[in-house]
Amino acid sequence: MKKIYDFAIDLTLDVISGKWKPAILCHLGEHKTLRTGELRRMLPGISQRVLTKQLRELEEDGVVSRQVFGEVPPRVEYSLTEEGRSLREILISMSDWGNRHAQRENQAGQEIEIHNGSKSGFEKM
Amino acid sequence: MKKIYDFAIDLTLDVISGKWKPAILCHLGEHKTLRTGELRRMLPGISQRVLTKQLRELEEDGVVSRQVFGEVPPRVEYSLTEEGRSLREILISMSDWGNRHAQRENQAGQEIEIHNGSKSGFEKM
DNA sequence: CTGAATCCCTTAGGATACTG
DNA sequence: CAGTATCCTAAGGGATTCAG
Repeated sequence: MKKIYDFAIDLTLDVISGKWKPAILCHLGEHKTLRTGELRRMLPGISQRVLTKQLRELEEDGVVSRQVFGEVPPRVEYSLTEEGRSLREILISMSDWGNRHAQRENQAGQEIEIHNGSKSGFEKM
Repeated sequence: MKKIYDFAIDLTLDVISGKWKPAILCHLGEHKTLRTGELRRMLPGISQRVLTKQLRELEEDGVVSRQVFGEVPPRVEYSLTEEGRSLREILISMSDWGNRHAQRENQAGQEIEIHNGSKSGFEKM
């Protein structure tokens, strides 16, 4: 089915929006390649179902690639595609903006807390 | 209530995610200031209710400011705050990435169409 | 170990009508 | 003109169980 957007921004947002997608992209950016279980352990609270769903969507959008090894027990590895790596700058600036914004809002009385599992993402690429 | 994020990216995403928010930010970026009705006409299909909701959230997040003129009939003007203007770079790179991504995906057989109501947003800032 | 199948619930967004 | 109040639905996530 044809997807239509009024703004290119909406397309980008579509790709990276998802409760765990930014985290997944950051982790994959830092570790090059990760198995399903490793990823799951890095995302406390995520369920198996949701994890695979988020990964499928990222794969569908061409930013993550999935490699299946025909072994027993099963072994599946995920990594960023070139397309996925090209998101780096955007994720970094979003991370920076978020940190600055949190500071300002907190000074203005808001209560925002950021754990920063990855300050700007992709450190070790 | 205290908001907690694992990644600063999620906070930024929280601020700009919303069906009409990117469009609103772009339009406000280009026109400096817009009345409710002008904005509504620039967003074909949006309902009054949703428009005010999106605007309230953007205001709540400190990226948009709302100015009420005590006139009859009512007159309300919206504009970006300094905080909102600081989103410019991010929105532009997201727009660029989206356009490039659409091209590549279309060459790969996908069907993505972008009208580009604003190619990179904020042209006239 | 990885993932599919169910079932459920919350919420963003839409349609519509009404008010100052 | 700008905004609120209701009502409704579609979809993203979550919990749990089963399967190769």
